[in-house]
Formats: sequence, structure tokens, C-alpha cells
Amino acid sequence: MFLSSFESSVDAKKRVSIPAAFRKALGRADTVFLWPSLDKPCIEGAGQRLMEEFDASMSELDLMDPRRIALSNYIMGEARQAKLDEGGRVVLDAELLGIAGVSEKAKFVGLGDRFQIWEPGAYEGEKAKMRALAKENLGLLKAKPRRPDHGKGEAPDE
Amino acid sequence: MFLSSFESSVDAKKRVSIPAAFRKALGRADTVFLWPSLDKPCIEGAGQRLMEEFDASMSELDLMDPRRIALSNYIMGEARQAKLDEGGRVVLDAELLGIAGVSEKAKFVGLGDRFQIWEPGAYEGEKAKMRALAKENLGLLKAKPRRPDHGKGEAPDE
DNA sequence: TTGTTTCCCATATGGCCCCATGGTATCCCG
DNA sequence: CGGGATACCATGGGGCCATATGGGAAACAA
Repeated sequence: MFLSSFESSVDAKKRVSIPAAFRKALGRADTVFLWPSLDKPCIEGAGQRLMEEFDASMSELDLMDPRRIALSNYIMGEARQAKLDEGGRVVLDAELLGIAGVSEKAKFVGLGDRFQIWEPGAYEGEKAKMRALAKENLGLLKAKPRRPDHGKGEAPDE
Repeated sequence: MFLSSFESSVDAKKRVSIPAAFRKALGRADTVFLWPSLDKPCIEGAGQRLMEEFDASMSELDLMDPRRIALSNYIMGEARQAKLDEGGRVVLDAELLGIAGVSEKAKFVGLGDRFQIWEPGAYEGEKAKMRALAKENLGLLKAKPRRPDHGKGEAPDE
């Protein structure tokens, strides 16, 4: 799970360290999938697993459905698979850097099944917006109905 | 269940002891999830269980639903998973400490499924407010209808 | 060649893990 | 009932190792 946020720096060769915690969430393969966000000035990234989910979702549409083509075009067409070097870094190409406005520093933000890479300043503004939207939608987080705990749940074992 | 309040101190390495009573409520895994409160100057924390509930709720929304992204952004982006050392302590990073204004002492307050960490002085003020709000809403505590007792009082669980 | 990309090695810093100590409450045994 | 022993808990400190980041050499493209 991509959890928490980190900032790392972009060197002269356009390399960034993927935070160690995120590398662990990527799975065994030393690759990341990266693509420009559809609606925000940031880069999105994930491991093989999420790509397979996208793929599975799309395969439920007819082969020639124009909507399928459009989705494939965005998801498969725009995404790239980057290989991590042995220090856990990837090279960000000029297009990705441009879209996100990233130059010196890159802010990695975990979103559970994926993560985003922001220019740190730009992210501050976005964060405020996201917080407001999250606040409005806290109601979507349903509690699992639980019956008065008869010692089942998190009883310390021992 | 996170119950009652405790105060512990923050050492030079920004470590705090999680109260032993709370550690038992965290379950067997030696990790805590910590995040800044949405509306109060304090840190909130919980065990794996609550995070899994969040995760499950979110996975019922569409992959690209903006509300999902916003919620993920707050919950996954701002939370961090801290590992307890063998003495039952965690390291609080500078951001969390800053948000809660915690420096020397930290006040742990149990809230049932989660807990909060306050700067002790700040908590005193908050406590008064919470008490007033609780007083106005005592009516929300409904008695569970219980039938005329068959057994011997309440069975202590265990 | 010249510039760009890819791989590999180097290194310091700070985060994490472990060991140590002192204090306190509880229990047991005298 | 008292004293001691024991377990548990809070806190301090030190050392190792992973991580982040810099740089150089080799492979490749123009």
C-alpha cells in the first residue's frame, strides 16, 4: 500500500529516488509504471498490480468499443514503464517533468493503490483542496457494523 | 479498545512511549498508524484494523472517482505507519510534532477505535469544549433493549 | 566526435534496532 | 501484615545498516 508522503530531490540527470516505503509496495519487479495525470498537473505511478486492474476493467468492454479505445489510448498509450536502478531511482523524462512542473524537488504522495509526484509548491495548494473535498465526503467511510465486543476482536493474544 | 488517558514524555530523539494499555489494543502487529487530525491540532492514531476499514470503504468507489482520490489523498497521503521499538515507542516526525505543538510531553487520549495525541496544555482547553458538546448530546446514547435477565449479571469477557 | 543515456560504485547521514538502567506496582511468602 | 522478589513499564544511549544522493565509466545515438 502506498502510504504517507515523502520529498526527494531530482539530480542533474533527472533521477529521483522512489521512497523506500513505496519501493516495497511496488512488489518484487524493479519497475514502476508512470503516466501523466488526466486532470491534475502531476505524475501518477503504480506497480504492476494496478495496471492489471485497469486492463481487467477494460477487457469487459467490447473489443471495438470507442470508449475502450479511448481509455486504452490514455492508460496504455501515455504510461511508461521505468526501471529502477540499484539505488532505487528512476529517470523522469522531459515530458513528465514538464507536465508536473518538477525541477529540483519532487513530492511523492501515497494514495493506497497508486501514488502521485508533485512539484512541492503546487502540491500545497492541491492538498488544501483535497482536504476540503475529503471533509465533505467523510460520510462515504462507513463503519463496519460491529456488535458489542465480547472479546472477539483485538483481544491481545497471550 | 483505546480507553482512558495517559501522559508520556518525548525524548531528544522524538520518541514517545505508547501507553501499555493502548499497545494491547493495537493488536499483535507492532505498528501504529498516525495521521494529523482533520480539524483539531492533534495527532490521531489507530491500529491496522481501522485502516483496513478505511481501505475497504474506499475500494467500493470507482477507481477514478474524484471523491475516492480526495479521501485517499487525506487518509493515505497524510498517514504514516510507525513501527514500535521493543520498548513500545514510536518516533514522531517533525511534521506531526509541529501540527500538534508537541515538544516535551504528549497526552494520549483514548477514543475507542482510535486515540489522539495532544500537547497537554492544548488538551485542557479542548477537553472543556468536548465536555460541553458531549453534554448536549447525551441523548444519542441509547440504551440497548435487554430482556429481563436470564443469566447472572454480565459475564466478564474472558 | 559530442552529447545523451544506462549501469555501477562510493559515501555520509540519520533512522532503526538493540541493550541497559531505574522506577513502580503487584504478588507471594514469611 | 511487612518485606522482598518479580515482572512490567518508561526512558536513555550507542552502533550498525539502509537509504538517499553524487559521480564516473561504459554503451549508444546523432
